[in-house]
This record gives sequence, C-alpha cells and structure tokens, in this order.
Amino acid sequence: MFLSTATHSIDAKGRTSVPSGFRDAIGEDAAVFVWPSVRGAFLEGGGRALMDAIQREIFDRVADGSLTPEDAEAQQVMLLGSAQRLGYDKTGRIVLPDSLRAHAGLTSSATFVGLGNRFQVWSPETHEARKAAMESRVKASPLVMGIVRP
Amino acid sequence: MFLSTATHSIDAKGRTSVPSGFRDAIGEDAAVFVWPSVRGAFLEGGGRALMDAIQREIFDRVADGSLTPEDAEAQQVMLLGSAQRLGYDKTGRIVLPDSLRAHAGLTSSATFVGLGNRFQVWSPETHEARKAAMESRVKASPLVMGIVRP
DNA sequence: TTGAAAACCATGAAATCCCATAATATCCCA
DNA sequence: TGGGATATTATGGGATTTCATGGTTTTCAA
Repeated sequence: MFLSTATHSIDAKGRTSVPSGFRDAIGEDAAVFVWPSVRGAFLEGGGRALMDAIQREIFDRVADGSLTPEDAEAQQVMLLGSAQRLGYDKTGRIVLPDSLRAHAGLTSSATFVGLGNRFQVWSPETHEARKAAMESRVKASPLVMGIVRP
Repeated sequence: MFLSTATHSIDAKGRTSVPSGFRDAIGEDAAVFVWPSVRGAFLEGGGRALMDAIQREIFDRVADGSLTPEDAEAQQVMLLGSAQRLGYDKTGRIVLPDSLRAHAGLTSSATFVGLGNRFQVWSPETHEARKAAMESRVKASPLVMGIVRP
C-alpha cells in the first residue's frame, strides 16, 4: 500500500528516489507507472497491479454499460497512452522524463504522496497549497475516522 | 502491456522502430500485427496474443447470439483480412507497407500509442489533434482514477 | 541482371548499471 | 535502557549498455 508523503531531490540527470515504502508496496517488478494527471499539474502513478486494475475497471464499465466505448477509449488514451513505465535501479531511483517534469512543474525536487492503491507526484510548493485546501475540505465534510467499523 | 506514446521516424525504405517497450510486451514472436482502422485514418495493432483474443471474442459472440454470423464474417474480413504480420529485425524495426502508410497518412514519422492489450499508429499531427479531443472527453466523463476498486 | 527486400554494421544520444559516501534508521546485547 | 554496531536510504559521479536511426552489403526472385 502506498502511504505517507516524502520529498526527494531531482539531480542533474533527472533522477529521483522512489520512497522506499513505495518500493516495498510494489514488490518484484522494480518499476512504477506514471502519467500526467488530466485533473491538474501533477503526476499520477502506481504499480503494475494498479495498471491491471485500471484496465479491468474500464473493461467492466463498458460491459455493464456505465461507460460508452468512446469514453473508454478516451480514458485509455489519456491514461495508458500517456503512462510511462519507469524502472528503478538498485538504489531505487527512476529518471523522470522531461515531459512529465514539465507537466507537474518539477525542477529540483518532487513530493510523493501515497494514496493507498496509487500515488501522486507534486512539486513541493504546489503540494503544500493543495494540502491546505484538502484539510479545509475534510473539516467541512463528515469525518471517516471514528465511524470505521472495528 | 502496451504503454505510453512514442514518435519514431520513417526512413526512405519505409522502416520504423517499434518502441522498445512494445517489443518487451510481445515477447518471443518478434512481430506485430497491424491493420487499417475502420474508424479513422490510423492503424490498429497488437501482438499474437491480441489476434488470438480477437478471434475468440468473435467466436464467443456468435455463440451467445450477440453477433450474427454475417456480421462476424464482416468483422473477420475487415480485421483479419486486412491485417499484416510485420516481423521486426534485430534492431526492432518493421517495414510499413505503402497501403498501411497511405491509410494513416504517414510520411516521415509515426506515433505509436499504447492502449494496454493493443496499440494504434497515427501521423504525429493527426494524433495531436485527436489527443486534445480525448482530453476534453475525459474531463467531461466519469473519472476512473480515484474510484478504481482497491 | 536488376530491383526490391532482408540482413548486417556503425554511431551518437540517452538510459541504465555500478561503485562510493554520508546521513539516517534499525538492531542487538550488555 | 543505553549506546555502539549494523543495515538501509538518499544522493553523487563515472562506466556500460541500450536505443533509435542511417547506411552498406547480401539475398532472392522476377
């Protein structure tokens, strides 16, 4: 499971360390899958398991009629078509291609945010502002904690 | 799994490199199967596994009555009948026949778009416009990300 | 023999691997 | 519980490999 938030530096070659906890969550494959979010200036990603789940989800939704084939293809193009498989080396580093760096405005460091079955990558400054917005939103909505069935 | 988008040049002999990630997805066979899309000016393709899956799909649909034998044959003619097996050499290059190049309007370069179990080939300019259309469609349709079943 | 297709080298750029180091975290035993 | 020994992590820099792509030679059939 992808958990917690970590900010790592990006070196001159565009390399950055995948948080070690994330690597544990991935297992064998030694690779993350990352793509530019259509919802904003950040990256979305996960392990192979997530990619498989996304493909199944899209297929199932077409099968049960909750997604038209046209919408399904649009999802596939924007998700699978722009996703990159980034393998990490023995020290756990990936190289973030220029296209991904540009989309998320990443220069000298990147903030990885674990979200359970997936994660996001933000520029540290943008993420700080975003987190503040998330906090006020949570305060205004019913809290999940305290009502989770034990 | 076919992932990501890459644009490669087409040389004077009609040769173009299959993206290395695609070659990994194919495995042993050292060949891709490509045909002109009936939906537009682009090519569709995949590995042997996809061809087998397509044949099974058509058969099953006839078996369960969701496709008439006549429609099934039409699908087969347009798909299997126009598909070409293109083997790639040691450096990973295929030769795109003129017929395929003409259908997709390919001249000096080709854009390969990975879509999971299959891929598409576009002229770079056409694909740029198409991707923009896909993006607005995704923004207007139910998002998959964030609601993928864990 | 001649034209086209396939197989074979060659090269620059980019990605990947490998070794090194410093800081941090974890373990272990007194 | 403390504190030293050990392992892990993040990061830097060089060496090696892979990749895309251009060109040349070989093969084969018309």
